[in-house]
Amino acid sequence: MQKLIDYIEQFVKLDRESIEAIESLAEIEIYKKNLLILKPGERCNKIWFIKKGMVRKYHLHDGEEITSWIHTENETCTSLQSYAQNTPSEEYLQTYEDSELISITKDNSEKLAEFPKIVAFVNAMMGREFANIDKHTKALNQRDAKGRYEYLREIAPEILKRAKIGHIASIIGVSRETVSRIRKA
Amino acid sequence: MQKLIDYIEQFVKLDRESIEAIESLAEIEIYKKNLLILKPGERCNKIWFIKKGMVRKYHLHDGEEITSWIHTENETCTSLQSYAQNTPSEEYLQTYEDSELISITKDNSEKLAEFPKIVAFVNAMMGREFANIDKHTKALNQRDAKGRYEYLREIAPEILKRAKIGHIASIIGVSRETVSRIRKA
DNA sequence: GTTTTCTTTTGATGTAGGTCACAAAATTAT
DNA sequence: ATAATTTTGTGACCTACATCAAAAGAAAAC
Repeated sequence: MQKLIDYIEQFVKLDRESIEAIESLAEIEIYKKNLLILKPGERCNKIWFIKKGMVRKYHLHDGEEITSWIHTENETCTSLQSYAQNTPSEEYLQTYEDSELISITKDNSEKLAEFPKIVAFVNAMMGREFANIDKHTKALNQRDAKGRYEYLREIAPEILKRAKIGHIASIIGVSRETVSRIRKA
Repeated sequence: MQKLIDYIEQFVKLDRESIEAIESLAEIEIYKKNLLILKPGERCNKIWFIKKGMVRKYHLHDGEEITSWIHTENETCTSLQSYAQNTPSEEYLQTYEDSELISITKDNSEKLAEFPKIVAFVNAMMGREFANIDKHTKALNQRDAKGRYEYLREIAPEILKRAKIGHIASIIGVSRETVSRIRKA
């Protein structure tokens, strides 16, 4: 649980009460790899913090899997669209390796809302997520295949090290073969 | 101001006090076309609601203007990254036609935070913005030039009617010439 | 209303990267 | 270990779209 506290403290310094509240309401979840922790149609009512492992986010388009991101240790993940809007998810969340996650349900995070520090954290985290999506979108659109690959190396080297080439290709929107050729060069 | 109230009431029903609070803190801004209302380096401390006109959002890449979106009547606009993270903006906001905007500064929106209805609105609006960005990104990445153009027609027909072809091309990430050819066909 | 400037159209040409097909390599299962 | 399966690499080919250039059209300025 300490890792989650450390993560939150990147955003705001927590007081004793806030830490205790988080510890009592967060839950630990252990999963084997390739397990679907969220499916389309389900409402996503949790935010997960990844203590160990990776979680892949993907959706289907014309029967084909499109990987939008792979989250690694010390990051949070959720289906933003489903969580923020309270609508059925359109995407899958799947463990990519054997993983240990810490989850906080939306109900519990509403209970935590009486702690101002925690509200400040959630806002800051959401703000950062927001800004990141915006940044990535722009960055990827402006680059060619090589440039996209290199951008991914800059901002998420872990993905390049640990993900399959096909998933990497999907994230940056090029074909598997092209990523293979970029690597060779 | 009524249009802003109507807009907010899409998200939450407002009580009398909330309406009065909004009316006393929101400001009306009148601009001629092509005026820069936000420049890179400035901190964006406002959310604008567009009562009349259009606002183009763009940034520079290798000296070239990349248009990321054009907002039309009855929409809000802001530099999300700058506003949410309180960092200097990396983008320009420019009126695209003579416009009437209603602005609420961040300071004032914090004053409005004592009204729970208004907090609920801000959260809902941010959630929707978030979900939209996410949706657009995915939608555009999966389509070819024609498909992207048609997607834009579905979700923002006003842009196709009123924006210059070069800006439309930039939004969907294809060349001006290609959009011209798509239109001809 | 004419000139100047900005925007769009159209044609010709080049190329980045997609698709297909199969071989090599690496994982996983038995 | 060996076999079965999944993943990655490589070559050949092709097409969607970028880029360049120049004309036509529209809007703004005088």
